[in-house]
Amino acid sequence: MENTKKVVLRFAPNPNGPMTLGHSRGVIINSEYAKMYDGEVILRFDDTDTKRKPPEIWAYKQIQDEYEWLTGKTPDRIVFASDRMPIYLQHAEEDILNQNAYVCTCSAEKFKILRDSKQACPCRNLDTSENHQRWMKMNDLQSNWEEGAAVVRIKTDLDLPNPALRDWPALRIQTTEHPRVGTTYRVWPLLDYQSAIEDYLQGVTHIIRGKDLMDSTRKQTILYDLRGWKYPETMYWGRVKVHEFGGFSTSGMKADISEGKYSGWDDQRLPTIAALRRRGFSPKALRAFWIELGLNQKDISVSMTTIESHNSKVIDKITPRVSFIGQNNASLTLDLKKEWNSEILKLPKHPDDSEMGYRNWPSPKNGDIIVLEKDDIDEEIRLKEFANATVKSTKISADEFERTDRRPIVHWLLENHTMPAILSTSNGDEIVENKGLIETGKYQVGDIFQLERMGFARITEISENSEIKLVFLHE
RNA sequence: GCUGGUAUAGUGUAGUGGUCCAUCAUGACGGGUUCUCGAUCCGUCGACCCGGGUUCAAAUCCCGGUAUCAGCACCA
Repeated sequence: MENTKKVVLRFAPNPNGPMTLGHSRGVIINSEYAKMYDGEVILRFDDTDTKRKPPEIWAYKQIQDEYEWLTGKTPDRIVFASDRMPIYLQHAEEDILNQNAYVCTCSAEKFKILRDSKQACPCRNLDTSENHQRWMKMNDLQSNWEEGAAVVRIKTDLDLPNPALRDWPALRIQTTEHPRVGTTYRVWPLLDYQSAIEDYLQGVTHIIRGKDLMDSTRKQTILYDLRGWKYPETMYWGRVKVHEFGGFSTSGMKADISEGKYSGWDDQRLPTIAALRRRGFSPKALRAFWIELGLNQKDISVSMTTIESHNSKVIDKITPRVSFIGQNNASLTLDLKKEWNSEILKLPKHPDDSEMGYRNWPSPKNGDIIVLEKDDIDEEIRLKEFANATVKSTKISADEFERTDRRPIVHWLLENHTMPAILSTSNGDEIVENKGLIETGKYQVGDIFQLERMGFARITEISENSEIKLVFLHE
């Protein structure tokens, strides 16, 4: 990054839904650069399309919340594009009056043909007052110009080698109601125009964006040149795919959710920040992940296991252990050959950190019911942190508390010290619910545990009959 | 089709002309430790897209090819 004197960055999502994992790259890269250069980050809501990407009023709030969760701080500034409409329209009028722009009434199809052959459309050469009249007509709420009837174009060199840049559209008519400002405005700027003007007004010094917006930079640079402004330094990142999810399409997910394919934006199968958060990912892990990927223009495809590995590093040493036995279990009657000389059985909350304390189970007694995973049952097993045991049909006899041999260690439960629990795991697009038992304890929604020999999970709900609902995080 | 971007181990990443028989992480495999299939420690495996050129010297610069991604929307 050059020119690092006073760095102003921005992250500009469309509030047509909450953040996806993809957005978190923008949040984290921008905020990390700001941290590095002691700069600021603007959170800007680019909510100027009411039709194809209708803004969701709740998403504004949620995005702010997710921004804070990801970075650990609030944005330095928040801008709503829809609040700034008068300013954009005023700039557009200036551009029309200065002949930087003109109002075009050609159809999109007709214009494309002309553009591809480097031909000027008839509207391009209209005089300024005619253009201004057309501009007024576009803005007139009573006008008979409907959506698509007219568009404001920025005048460029028609010989530009890249056809995408020739006389690019800057504003259009849009009559769909906006959730924040209703039908106050009829003419709305397109991203390339709105973003260009706003970046200048906010004093943005560096733009970090996906490389799919490279042509946007080129279009906006033309406008900046016309206005005698200096375009910010721009950097790009390449496309990211996650093996397990593919791309991150907000509109696609929105459709799937409304069809009932997913339970909501925080459905554990979705690559949204809400889902990751609900499952128990740490924002630190997400930051480490994106920082490791860095800022480059390569198109990459990463695996969730990379993020999970970062997450384990963050949470493993602070996450208490707990025993869970799934629905495929077996109950065995305990035959205790020796008495356990204590009122309680103390199990460490964390094997490597005694300061975390202990889980106190009632001391097992003769005739107690021991619950095990069926698959773990073998003739000779070790009940973890308790005793060597021998299984014969429905009886389990424990004769030695010390660990004396290498027999397999299994996790287990004392039936009289359990609570019902459901562990929800996703397997591809399928959700598998495992109805089992968890050891009795004081649980709260949001707690993250490592289920012994299974992996991490987070409590999402505790129902009235104290059934604990858990969602699986990762191994 | 036109325009532009990218190309280092399975996956990511460092490396901007010599110090690179190429860094680190993750992964896989093997082993130590541990009363978890967790954590931790040690070891092993594995890469500069292809072809030309410039240069005493190229992963690094240039050209061509190939692959791949993107833009060519009155979306963001």
